[in-house]
Amino acid sequence: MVRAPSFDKNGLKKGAWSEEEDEKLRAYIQRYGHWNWRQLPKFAGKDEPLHTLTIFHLSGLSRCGKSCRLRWKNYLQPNVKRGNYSKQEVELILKLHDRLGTKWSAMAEKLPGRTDNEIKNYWHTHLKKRAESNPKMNQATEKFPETASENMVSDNHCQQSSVSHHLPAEASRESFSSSNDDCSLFHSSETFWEHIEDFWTKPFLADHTPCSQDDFLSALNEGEFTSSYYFCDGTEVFNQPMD
DNA sequence: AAGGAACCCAACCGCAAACTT
DNA sequence: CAAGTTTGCGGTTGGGTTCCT
Repeated sequence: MVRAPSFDKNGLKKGAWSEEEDEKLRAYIQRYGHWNWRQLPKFAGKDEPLHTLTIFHLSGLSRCGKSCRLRWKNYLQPNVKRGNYSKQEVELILKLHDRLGTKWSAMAEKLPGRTDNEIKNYWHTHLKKRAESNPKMNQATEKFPETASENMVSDNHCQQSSVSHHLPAEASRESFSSSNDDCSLFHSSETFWEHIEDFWTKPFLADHTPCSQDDFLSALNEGEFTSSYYFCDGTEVFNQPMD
């Protein structure tokens, strides 16, 4: 059902994800968020102390950022609903398709727990023929009260409200605001921002900290690190310039 | 039971928008 | 403001599974 694993010319893995890769990605994002999809694969799976950089390199994900993003969004993020579609969901998809066409992401916003990819697949495999063979079907769905979709939307707002209503400008990027990816990881805006503040003070992420592995390694070689660095759990990584 | 067709869905690709430098 | 980078979206594909003959 899934593509066979393979490697491209840059050594990046393609195809089906293994459980180990899923676990690395999940663990990394739940701890640090997805601050930069392109850089993330280099650090995912590198929870060991920083002085074991060789191991870091070996244990990072050999995936492109795009692939990581897709895997997280469509499969790993906690609020993804899987399995059969309810009649209500089907009716809503038909109705939204009638209104929005192939704006799958917009449709996904109205269906809590369903991803654009999943809705798109479901449309192509289950609903397309049905809709084509009966063009009036969608109109028939109009008989369903608006409350059906409104309820689903309000559910969605409920899930997101604790985060999205309190975002400062500097955190307006997708990784912390518009996406509901992280909502379920935090039970209130307070804990969310505690985590964010925590996040920005940790290795890899602070402005003065190199953001790519190459930068990081060269900075390390040049003894650029002179202050203490800690992991979220308070573990001190090192506090002396390294030789 | 075998094999071919159809189905299904995870994942890839290309492109454009958004953002950063 | 231009160029470069990153992200997100929609279309498409690969290949495993199920169904049919």
